[in-house]
Amino acid sequence: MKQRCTIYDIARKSGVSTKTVSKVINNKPGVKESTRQKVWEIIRETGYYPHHGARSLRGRVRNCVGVTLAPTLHQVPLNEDFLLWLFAKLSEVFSSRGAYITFDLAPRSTATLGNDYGRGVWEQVYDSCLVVGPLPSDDTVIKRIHASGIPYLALGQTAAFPECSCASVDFFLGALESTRFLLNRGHSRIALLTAFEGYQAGADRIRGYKQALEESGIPFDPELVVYTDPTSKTREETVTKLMQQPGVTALVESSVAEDAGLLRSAAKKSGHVLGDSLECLVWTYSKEVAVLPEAVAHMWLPVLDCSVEGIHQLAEWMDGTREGPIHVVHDPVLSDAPRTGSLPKPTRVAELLSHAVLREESKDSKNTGV
Amino acid sequence: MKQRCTIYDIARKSGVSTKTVSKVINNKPGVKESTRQKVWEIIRETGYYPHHGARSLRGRVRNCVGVTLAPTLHQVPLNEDFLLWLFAKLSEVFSSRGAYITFDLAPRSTATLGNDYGRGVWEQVYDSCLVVGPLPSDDTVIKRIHASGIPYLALGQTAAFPECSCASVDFFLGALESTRFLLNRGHSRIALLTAFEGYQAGADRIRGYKQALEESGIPFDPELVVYTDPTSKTREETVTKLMQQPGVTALVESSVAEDAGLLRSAAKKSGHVLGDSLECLVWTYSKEVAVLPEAVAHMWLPVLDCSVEGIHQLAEWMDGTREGPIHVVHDPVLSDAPRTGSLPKPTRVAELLSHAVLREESKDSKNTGV
DNA sequence: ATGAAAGCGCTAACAG
DNA sequence: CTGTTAGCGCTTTCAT
Repeated sequence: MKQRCTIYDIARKSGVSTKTVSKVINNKPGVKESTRQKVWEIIRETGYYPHHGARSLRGRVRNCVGVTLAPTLHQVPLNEDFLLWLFAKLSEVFSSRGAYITFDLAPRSTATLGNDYGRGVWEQVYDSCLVVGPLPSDDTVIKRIHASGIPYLALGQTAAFPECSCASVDFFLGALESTRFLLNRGHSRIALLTAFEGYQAGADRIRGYKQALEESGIPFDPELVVYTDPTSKTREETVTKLMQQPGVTALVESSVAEDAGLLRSAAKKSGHVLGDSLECLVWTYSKEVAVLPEAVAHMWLPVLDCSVEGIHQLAEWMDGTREGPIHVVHDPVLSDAPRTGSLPKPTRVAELLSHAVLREESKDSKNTGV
Repeated sequence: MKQRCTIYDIARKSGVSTKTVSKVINNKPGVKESTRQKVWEIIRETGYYPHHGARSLRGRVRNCVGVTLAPTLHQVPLNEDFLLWLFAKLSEVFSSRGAYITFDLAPRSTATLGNDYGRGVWEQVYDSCLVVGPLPSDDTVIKRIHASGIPYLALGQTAAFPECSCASVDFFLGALESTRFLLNRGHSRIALLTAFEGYQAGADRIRGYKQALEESGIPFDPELVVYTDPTSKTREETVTKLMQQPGVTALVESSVAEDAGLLRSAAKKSGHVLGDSLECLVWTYSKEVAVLPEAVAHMWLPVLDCSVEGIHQLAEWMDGTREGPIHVVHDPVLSDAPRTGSLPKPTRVAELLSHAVLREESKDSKNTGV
């Protein structure tokens, strides 16, 4: 392993000082053009590269975005299409400006030995940070990231900490409107199938559901609310049980599992007919798409739109073009006219990439199913 | 933004020297147990984290794997399933030991301003590196990475540099055996549909094809070899044209596009009947699966197996459990009994993680409505 | 078992 | 416009 070439070597070979070399590397003014050229030439010849760690030690460098997961992949599995989409999007926005993208998927704190998704911020591995996944209800890390002053964005709402920089759909409103819709259709025993137990995104749904009931003077029955993990093996059983609750005539499927087959199967087992003895309102990540055509309505969560907008703003915050924190909160959209059509098939990453690039004008994202 | 807490603060508060704190952090011997405990306590209280850059400046830290692409995503698009799979695998192997995974997807060299996928190695951003994608035929970067001495692995063969640490399928052998197989069936005008123009993986295929012809004393006809990009819009046209070459009775589909529909459509347009006037041998990434049931044989490229083996060895190399370089080269497997069955559908990332085996489900999308 | 001091490669003040 | 110098936070000799 050959000896590393440093800024001193470049300075010596160029016959200038290290400061001048530094200026050249960082494209800063105050260097004669001829000097600049000569230094670049030496750099090219030598194959010199500035040491990333040394740079980060002095000033803050702006070429590394961290991506960290509030829950671990095992706790709240990311939808694979979303992961691909995110990957393509990050690549488009950040890689194209030469930034490294660092994933911290199973962060383990040195100090606490627990799950500390802020690790990369404390260690100053990255100078900008994207927090993916729902935040735990009792989260404290995000506040410390906020306090650190680095550009960051949480993809998920943080009701507990409103100053937080986030891009998210308003799940509270989603549940509120979903429940109201079914109440207006005359239902009073409405089941709620939800997800993200222990996370704010889960709690928000229940708050919305409860508020809608309260408005109608209907008492809350905890038996009608059930959490379910998308990867759970006992999922069908759980849904069946929920549908079997006495007197239930409607269901809000807010777990966003987008699994029509399972709903049908559970309905059958629980003695219901979808759209008849049991009216469903199904949440979906895709626009204008019927996850379950028998459903009386669909609630579209524009998660991708929020994420895109947030990610672009994060990039601008990094660039200094804009100040933080970021607040992108979109309302979910209720469509009560059942539509036909299947979920969009994810396209190849390259297509996502070129599509995203070509898409500057039309914001329509038909190739990016969540 | 509050002032950063440094090792000095910890030393002062603990009433010890910085060296002692350093030893504690790095779990090195030479510290009294009671001292160790006290220092840990202060660290926990303070929320201290060692600065990543500062550490990398002195000794080499071993907690960051780089993933870099030899071609850019635009040049040679990664199969999305492979990307997901890789992500899950890296997460399983590296994240689980607390490592950061840094992607450099569009590396731009400071010095050359060209595509320099070794950037992260020169800048010492990561201390171990996975090079994904076929290497350009005229690649020089991999040799410099090799010379740098860091643990690395190229997922792809490097005929031009045999010492290179790599995990790959032998594409030369694949093409050789594929062509031999069709020659043995009496064909003499065999078309080759290939991919990765300008990359070693592409050149290897042609070498194998040529050698098989040579063995049979059949002259090479350049008109019978065509490169095609999986995302190309004119792909079908290209394939049709190839099939229309006069006298062609067989085709080796080694582009691994796994697109049966396109082959059928092109055959129709070119006036062929697959399996009759035109015998196909189709390359596939999946085992025991018929991409095209009409094909006379399939050639399975055990890319995933190689990658897994290589990645595990890379992890061991990082740990110091094993020395580099890594050499994992598997032979492709010819199966001439056409099988039924559709392409496997990728499962959710979380499942990939827990099972570490990904392909099980059938292609039928159970999520589609209607 | 611990402390003092040097220095990793770089950037930012401060001079010239 | 350019050079000198002093650290950034850490690890590592070399003393003690």
